[in-house]
Amino acid sequence: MLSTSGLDATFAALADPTRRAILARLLEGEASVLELAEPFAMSQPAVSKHLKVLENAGLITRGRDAQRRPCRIEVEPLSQVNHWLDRYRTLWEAKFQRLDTLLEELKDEEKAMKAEGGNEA
Amino acid sequence: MLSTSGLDATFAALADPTRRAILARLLEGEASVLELAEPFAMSQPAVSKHLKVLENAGLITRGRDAQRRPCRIEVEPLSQVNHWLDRYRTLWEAKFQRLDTLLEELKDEEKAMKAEGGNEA
DNA sequence: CATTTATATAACCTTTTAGTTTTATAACTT
DNA sequence: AAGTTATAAAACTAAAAGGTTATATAAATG
Repeated sequence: MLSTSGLDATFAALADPTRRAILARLLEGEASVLELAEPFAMSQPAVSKHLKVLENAGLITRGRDAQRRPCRIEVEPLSQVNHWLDRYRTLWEAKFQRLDTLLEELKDEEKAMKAEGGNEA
Repeated sequence: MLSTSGLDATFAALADPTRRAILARLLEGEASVLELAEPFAMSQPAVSKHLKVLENAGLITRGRDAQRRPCRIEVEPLSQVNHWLDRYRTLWEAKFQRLDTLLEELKDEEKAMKAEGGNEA
């Protein structure tokens, strides 16, 4: 594991669909290991391992409720991903801007065409 | 590699610091493989492999300029990561909101303290 | 056409990842 | 104290990741 920057661990943890599904589930509230394991066609230890990966990345923390170890989502690493994305944000905003402009132009063209057609009929 | 959802490939690609550094470099404009390799203490084939991972994730595309294969950043996968984050965005916004409130309260307390001290002197 | 320059591919090695089954631990229940 | 429930740890396996060196390809240049 040995992750240099926290982002290494965070992105690696998020690269697995099982782990992303677990995070999505935790958005609805705390859940035990068995509850989290239920939707998946894999053994309980496998899920425990996924949870450890998420925990090591700081994406979840675990409490104690009798035998259960309820997991809860932690937001900090996700916030860091969001912050990392900032550098690139202008890129897709520019793209959407260009797309908007293009659509605007198409609409204008269509309008012009209709007007022309109407006159000629 | 074999990535189900595009996010699998994207997050996996972003999990490596070398690859994130390459993307950051490409933010300044197109670059050849050798130019991209230059800052790193690793062989040219190693960098070529990283580029292939980025390319497979759709994070870069490559053109042709004589022998050079200039790489350029592609924004779509990053935009998808941003979109994926939307689900979680409220979480850290709520956290920052709580922090703001707390700081506000602290400031008020401080003000009250000063006022009290002034009256008693 | 031989050489150089830029990049990709092949073959290999080591470490990590993601899963398995089996076993241990921890806490509650009877 | 014995049994049950929830979770973790151990030992193993197969595949993938990330690197290496050596070699091949593609395009320009002398």
